[in-house]
Amino acid sequence: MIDKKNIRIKDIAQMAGVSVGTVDRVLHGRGKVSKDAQQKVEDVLNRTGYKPNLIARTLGSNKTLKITALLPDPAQDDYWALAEAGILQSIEEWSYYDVEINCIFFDLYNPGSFKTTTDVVLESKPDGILIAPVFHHESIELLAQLKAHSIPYVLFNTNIPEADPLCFIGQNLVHSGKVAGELLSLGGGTRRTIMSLHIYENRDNSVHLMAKEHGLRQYFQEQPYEVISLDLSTPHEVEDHIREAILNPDLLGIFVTTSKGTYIVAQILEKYSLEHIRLVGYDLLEENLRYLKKGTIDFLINQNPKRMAKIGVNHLVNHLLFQKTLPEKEIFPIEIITRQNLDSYLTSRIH
Amino acid sequence: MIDKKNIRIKDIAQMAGVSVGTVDRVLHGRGKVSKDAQQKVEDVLNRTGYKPNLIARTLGSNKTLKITALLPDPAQDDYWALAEAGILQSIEEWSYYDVEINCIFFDLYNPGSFKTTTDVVLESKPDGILIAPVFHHESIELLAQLKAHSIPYVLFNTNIPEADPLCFIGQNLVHSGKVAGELLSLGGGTRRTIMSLHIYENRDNSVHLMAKEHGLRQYFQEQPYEVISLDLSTPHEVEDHIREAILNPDLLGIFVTTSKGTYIVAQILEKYSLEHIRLVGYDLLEENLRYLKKGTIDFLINQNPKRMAKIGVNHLVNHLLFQKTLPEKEIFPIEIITRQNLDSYLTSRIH
DNA sequence: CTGAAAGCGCTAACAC
DNA sequence: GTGTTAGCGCTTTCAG
Repeated sequence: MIDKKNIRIKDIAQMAGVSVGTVDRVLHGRGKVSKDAQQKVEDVLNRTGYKPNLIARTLGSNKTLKITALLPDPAQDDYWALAEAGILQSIEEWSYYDVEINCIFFDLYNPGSFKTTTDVVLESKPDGILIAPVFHHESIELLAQLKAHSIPYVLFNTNIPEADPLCFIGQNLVHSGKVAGELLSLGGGTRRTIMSLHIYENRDNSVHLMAKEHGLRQYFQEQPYEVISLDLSTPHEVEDHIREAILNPDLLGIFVTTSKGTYIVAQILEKYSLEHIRLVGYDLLEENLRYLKKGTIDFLINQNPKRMAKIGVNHLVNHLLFQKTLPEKEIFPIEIITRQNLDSYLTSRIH
Repeated sequence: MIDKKNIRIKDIAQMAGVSVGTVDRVLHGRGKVSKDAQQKVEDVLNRTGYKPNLIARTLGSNKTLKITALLPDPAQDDYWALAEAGILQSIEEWSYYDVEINCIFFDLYNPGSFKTTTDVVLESKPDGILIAPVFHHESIELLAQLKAHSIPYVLFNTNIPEADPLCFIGQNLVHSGKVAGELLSLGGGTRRTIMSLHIYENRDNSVHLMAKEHGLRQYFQEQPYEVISLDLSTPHEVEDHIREAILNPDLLGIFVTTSKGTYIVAQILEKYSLEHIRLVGYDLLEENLRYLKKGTIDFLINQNPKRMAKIGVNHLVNHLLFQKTLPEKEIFPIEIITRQNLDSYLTSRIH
């Protein structure tokens, strides 16, 4: 290694004929600088293209960062277990830095529990927070509170249009619906009916299911396909409707808008030996993987909750600790998982 | 933010009844420590689970890291232009740290040029080096030299089994060949002939083309398909063979093992209006994207040279600057790109 | 073999 | 408004 020779605050102070204190003040806009000094320093800054040493800055400011992540209880749903795994991974990653990362879980089936956590969050006084705002209404309240306390937040998985996060991390759901359409119709054949199923979650409550469905329909627009959508909220309903639907010899495939719903439908297709019906769903849950390997599920679209969560806290740390600027949105690619490329996704550490 | 209260070197020095200097010596095994002191310090270290502050360590040691990347001239091939883009991105990313990243290019079509760069590399005395070892024989020589000078290296894109890198970054090519097979046969139909083309690069020289082909054949093993492989080394040859092959009404699809070859074949399919023949190739080159959008190319497998290169230098920096331990291999997932999910990959910043 | 002390580049408290 | 200075936690001389 060679000796460093980057330009330091000291250098620019000297060049501008002021002290390091003054330079620091203009660098951070902490006010209390004369127009004259301000000007001189800014000139030198621009002229030299000064870049602060982030390492030194972090050490000098001597803070420990508190970050909390707010998401549904991983024990209730494998999808959220994946998200938690991502957070655990980034806790590991930052363990050598002064950052403290905590998780708070709420009940996925009880919006009220989300409200309860608000107090817990606020009282822990985090420097930043990562939120999966699955309950629209309740989230808006929380975000308002955060704003009042000026606690910055990153949103992931679900977007809240009226929010003002440091960054939103997620997929474009309309696009993912389109991709589903493409996968369903791949390779042609003559059948022309598509079913779109919303399992155990009502479409009207969930903007995100609507978005996926919208994408699907958009894909089939101007194509001679018929798309039938159903909300199925009980196991019986699911089974009955599918049993009925398959009487239609024109049924090409089924699109399931939720990760959990995917294997529920797969179970039924398997039960009635309907492997010829194409099935497209979401995410690498254990159960889904089983059916993908067997061929009951043809394609999975990976929303990558693990990496979303991980990047969420990483972004927060990079911004709060190293003052990196974040993109307004971090939109994940729509990953297509098949029997053959599945392993490569499971094995890959970078995912 | 709250005040930090992590355990410091000073603390453990105090607890062990020695000075910080001694603690530092045992921490880094720089010798010159009595058995007694060594013991005491180690005890305290274990007892407290001390984790050094990496920020302070980096600042204190006051080194600037020199990293060089060695890859084919980006001007010669769009694939390598993507790799270069990844390196530029990480140069940007590390610009606030004391790391200096340089690129050295060699001639993709001239193994001799690779040897020439060896001297350039060595004389720049880098702390670590990222290499795309496309020429097997010449690479082995270079790696031996690096070993002699004890310069650590990360390999990407192409693996050299007999090498001993900090980390190898790449895809599993046999798997990617299998995925290609799956994509070619998706959706059935009755045609049963597959062509596997090696364009402008001889199979015998390129272990990696062989690996892809091997995967393809493995996929079709025990299935009633016929796989025909051809090495085509001139434009005329390419056109003639394809024109001939398509007389076969049983031809289902074509697999092209190189990124450049993909759009070359697409051009010809388009010329003869053979859009019904499925085409699977590699990588998001501009030209490939055009044909993917038009539907001439059906699927692209993304090897992600950009992210490979970027992660390559990031790994090097993390290891050399922050002493993070690297995985032996960083195997990338095999990404399937279609018309519908293409945009999401192009837009995504995290890719 | 060991300890003391200077210094890495930056922040922030404190005088003036 | 401005300059000075004491840290931040670690590395690295340099005496002893």
